[in-house]
Formats: sequence, structure tokens, C-alpha cells
Amino acid sequence: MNREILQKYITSILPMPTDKSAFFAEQFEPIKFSKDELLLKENKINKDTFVLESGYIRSFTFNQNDEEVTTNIFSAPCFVNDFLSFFKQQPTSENYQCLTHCKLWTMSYEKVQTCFHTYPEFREFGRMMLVTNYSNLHDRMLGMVKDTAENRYLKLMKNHPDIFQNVPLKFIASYLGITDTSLSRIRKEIASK
Amino acid sequence: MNREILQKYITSILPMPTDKSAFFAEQFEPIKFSKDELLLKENKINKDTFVLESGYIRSFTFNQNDEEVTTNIFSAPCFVNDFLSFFKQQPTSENYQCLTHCKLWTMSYEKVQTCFHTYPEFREFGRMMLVTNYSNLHDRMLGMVKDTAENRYLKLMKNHPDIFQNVPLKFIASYLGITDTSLSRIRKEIASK
DNA sequence: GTAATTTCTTGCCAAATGGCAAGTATTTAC
DNA sequence: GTAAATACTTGCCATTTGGCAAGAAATTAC
Repeated sequence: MNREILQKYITSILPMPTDKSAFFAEQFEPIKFSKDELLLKENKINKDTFVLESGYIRSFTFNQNDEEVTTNIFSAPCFVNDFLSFFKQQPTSENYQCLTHCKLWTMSYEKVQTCFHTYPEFREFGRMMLVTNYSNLHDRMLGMVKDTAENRYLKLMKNHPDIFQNVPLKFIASYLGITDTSLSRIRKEIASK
Repeated sequence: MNREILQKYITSILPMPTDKSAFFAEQFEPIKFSKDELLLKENKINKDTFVLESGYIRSFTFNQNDEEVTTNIFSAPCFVNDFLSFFKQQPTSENYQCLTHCKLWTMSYEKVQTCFHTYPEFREFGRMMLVTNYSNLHDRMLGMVKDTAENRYLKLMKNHPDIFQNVPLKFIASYLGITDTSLSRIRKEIASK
């Protein structure tokens, strides 16, 4: 595992002096998960925050017909958390599942709180992390309202081509809000052009 | 205008002693907008944060065909902000338009920063505000992926029946990710049951 | 390496949603 | 109060997406 990747990711969220980012990166602990392991289970509390260094994770829940729905796909580097569950220390309603072997950095809720209280820059960092994640989610929401399924597919393909090499299409389809059958047809249609 | 409403709303986001919430409520200034006025314009920076006391606001942008798309509908009490534009002080890509006469409470970016630096509880409040808004957006996202258009309509009807009395259906339809024609048919279908 | 499992594609048809245009209802402007 | 503008509904038909099932392709387990 490579703590410099973590440090660089921290700086990408909030630019700061190297010694600061290095110190904050020091506060995380490395952890590895195997494929198919669950990082977080529904009805449990998200007690640790995670930063993904390498690998792929999805979150999923169930619809009215008890079918799995993939709600998010995480590709490194990024935070992997249910923010509501983590910051309010209340149960989550989703499952977080590793789709590949995963390397992560983790920090306990208590330690995060301590850092918030102790280091002003860490607070700024935390705030920017939330704002960035809010903004990403907002953009995804806009896509759901503005774009066709085909355009959502094309955007994901453009921004995260790596996901298509590492995550089964059925999960990607669900994440895009369509069925795997439809995604297969959209791909066929695009390929024929 | 009624500052107690603001104070109560602050407490609903993060429970705190009355004197604290009263003090924070004091930091906001009242402001009123007429119907159709723009609170925030695309390409401008979101320089003030707003809390809506009464009235209805929508945010909108444009799709590839230059058609307006309603991205959010705000009903009191709630924060009305482009968080990315506000916290990063960078231009927004959306327009925020009053759909009725609106009463709001406002605080400048500089004052928010000062309060963050000065009052630990204000920081906590700001964090919870972000987490709450993230969570609401996340739930809306889940609805887009999990629910049919009809179910999204029914949920909105259940959780915010007041919106249907105050916001034109064409904006609601767009917000739900469908056309006004489809919404009209869904309503007809439901009424016939 | 082979069998079993999972994933992906495709054909058939159904259901949901959209586009357009006309007509009705409601709201706004003066 | 009346005319104009806006919002909403509806019919007709097209397009998109879904459901199911069968088969092909790829991956996994042993």
C-alpha cells in the first residue's frame, strides 16, 4: 500500500502544505478486503471512514420486488462511506460490497472527531470532502433528469472507462437506472455506428 | 418575518441549547423576493447562503436541446444554495427562481466563514446541514434508480402535498424526470383508481 | 482442463414514456 | 371584467425501456 496516493488524494480535495497533508495521511490505517467481502452491512452503523486506494466497490439495496439495486460504484481514489450513517452514527440502509480485491485507508469515527476538534485544516478538508461528494451526487442527479440512458452510459464510459473493465455490466446498468438487457442493446446500438 | 422559525429550523438540523440557536439565528438577515425573481443566476457566484422561511423556489438548467430542466424544488423550511458554488466561491451552472413571493434569511460567505472559525457549534451545525442535504439528495437519487415515475410522484405527493398547491405541474414533472404529458397521464391513471 | 456457474446478448412482445398538436382550463395583465 | 398568456389534458402514434427465456460467452471452482 502506498500512503503517498492517500496524501495526494487529500491534497486534491483541499490544497494544503505538504507537511499538513502528510500528517493527515499518517492518521489513516491501511486495510485490505477480498473480493465479495462486505465493507458495511445494512442496519449496521458506519463506524469507520474509508478511502479507496485501489479496487472497485459497489453499494446496493433492494427495491419493492426484493431485487438488488446498485446505488453507487466506487473507483479509486475516493471516499467510501454512507455519510449519514457515519456522521450521525446511525444505521445504514445499504450494503457496501467489494467487487475486486481492495486496498483502503481507514480512520475511526472517534479519531475523525478528535481531528476535527484539533486541526482547523482537517475541518476544512472534511467540509470540502462533503461538498465535493455532494457536488458529484448532484451531477449524477442532473444526469438522471437531463440525459437519456444512452448519454448517461456514454458519459460514464468517457469519465470512468476503467469501471467497464472491472465491474460486471449488470451492476453498471443498475447504477445507470436501467436493466442489463437495455444496456446490452444500447451498447449494441452504439457499436453499430 | 419570524426569526423563531429560523431558530427552530436550526435546531432541527442539530439539537442545541436555546441560547445557542437563538444566537445563531441572530446572525442571519431577513430578505424578501418577489415571484419570478432570480435568487442566483448561472455563471454567477453564490455569495450568500439562504434559508427559506416561506414560499417556493426552483433551480433549473438546460439540456442538450436547450429546454429548461427543473433540477430542484425548495419548500420551506430549507437551505437554498448551490453548495459547490457557495463553499468554493466558484460560478454556479444553475438558476434559482422564486415561484412565489419568498421570505428568506441570509448570511454572507464571509460571515459564514467567520462563524465557522469562531463557534465550534456553528461548525457542527454546518457539517450536519451538509450531511442532511447530502442524505436528502441521496434519497432522491435512490428514487430515480429504484422507483417508477408513478412511485416517485406518489412519494412526493405524500411527503410534500403543499408543493402541488404552489408549483406548476410542468416543473414538478421535470423535477421527477418525466414530461408534463406523462405526469398528466399518471395523475389521471391514479385518479381513476 | 473440464464442468458448473455466472454474465452477457438477443428475439419476441408488453409496458412506460415521449412528441406533437389541438382543445380546455386557469391565471395574469390591464 | 375581458383579452391574452400560461398551464393542463388528451388523442394519436413513435420511441424507449422492460420482462422473459434461450443461447452464447466468459469466468470460476475443483
